[in-house]
Amino acid sequence: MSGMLEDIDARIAAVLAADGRCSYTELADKVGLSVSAVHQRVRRLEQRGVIRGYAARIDGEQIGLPLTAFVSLTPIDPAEPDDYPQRLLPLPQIEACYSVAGVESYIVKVRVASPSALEALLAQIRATANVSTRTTVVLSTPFEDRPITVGGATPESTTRAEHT
Amino acid sequence: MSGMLEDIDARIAAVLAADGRCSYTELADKVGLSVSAVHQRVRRLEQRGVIRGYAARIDGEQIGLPLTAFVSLTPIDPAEPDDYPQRLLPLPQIEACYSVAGVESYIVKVRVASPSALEALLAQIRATANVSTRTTVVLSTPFEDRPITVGGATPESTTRAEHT
DNA sequence: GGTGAAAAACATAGGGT
DNA sequence: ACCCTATGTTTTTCACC
Repeated sequence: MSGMLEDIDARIAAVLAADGRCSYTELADKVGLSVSAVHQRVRRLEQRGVIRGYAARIDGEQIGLPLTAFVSLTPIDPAEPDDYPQRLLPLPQIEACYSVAGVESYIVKVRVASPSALEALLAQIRATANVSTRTTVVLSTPFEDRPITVGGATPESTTRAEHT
Repeated sequence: MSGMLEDIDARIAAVLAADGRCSYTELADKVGLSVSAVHQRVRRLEQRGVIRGYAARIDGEQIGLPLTAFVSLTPIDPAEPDDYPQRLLPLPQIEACYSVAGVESYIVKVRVASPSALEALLAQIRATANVSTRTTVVLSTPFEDRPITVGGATPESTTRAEHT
């Protein structure tokens, strides 16, 4: 296989998924390589697009965006070109856009300040994308953005042995 | 108001949401404060829980988890205590869990290696949580995890002026 | 809150195995 | 591919405003 991920790369990815600001020193310690070897691998992972970037996880409730919702989109005119994601991209309240199998075509995840802001956003979505919408309001988020687990590689699998 | 976010903290959060590995030096430059002032503010944001942590964004397709789905959960026994999130927590394939308003009670987002892995996971979810499930398979993800925009504060709003 | 400077830790590049 | 060493940067703490 060509695109498969080596075990050690999987562990690096798992560690960084759990702690994006982990230092190369600590990372090296955790996966059992030297700092430079780890650094090299991380750069390759970034280059290959396995690591797409780094982000701080922000608590939406504390920054004035307490209302999250999932909005399912159904095209009104089936003859239209399918460029919905592009049309939705300019709306910054839309955090994610998924093309899905099912009665509806897309699901987007949105974050807004209030019910009236959601109302306004839905109107914008319908207008800019020419779709009908079905909205599911999130009441609470027990957990979110959990670090990936790839092939049994959890962040705390290995600790480097001393080599003195 | 007590919990409201200052403008400069909002900008810090926005920058770190867009680039979680941004150095304090660069951050200080972008928001127009000294390195130590920014560092102090970031620590306070972390402490207050505004910044919940940092994560590398991993491309699921490249690490052997190409299949994403949203699974809606409906409790079978309405008399049961509502501890579904706790019961789902041990399943690492579940990346997020939302309590929602609507016909169903929860929506969880899952990542798996294959259709058969999805089938197995759904069986596990039904068994451990005593729910019925409705699954929407993600065909593609035009965009995801876009950095937050809080009160007009985008990462590239301000650059520090030289003070020589 | 904010600043600036010093010490410690870290990132990064080069050369060797 | 990996390790080690050397250099420049960044983080972190601290005394002061």
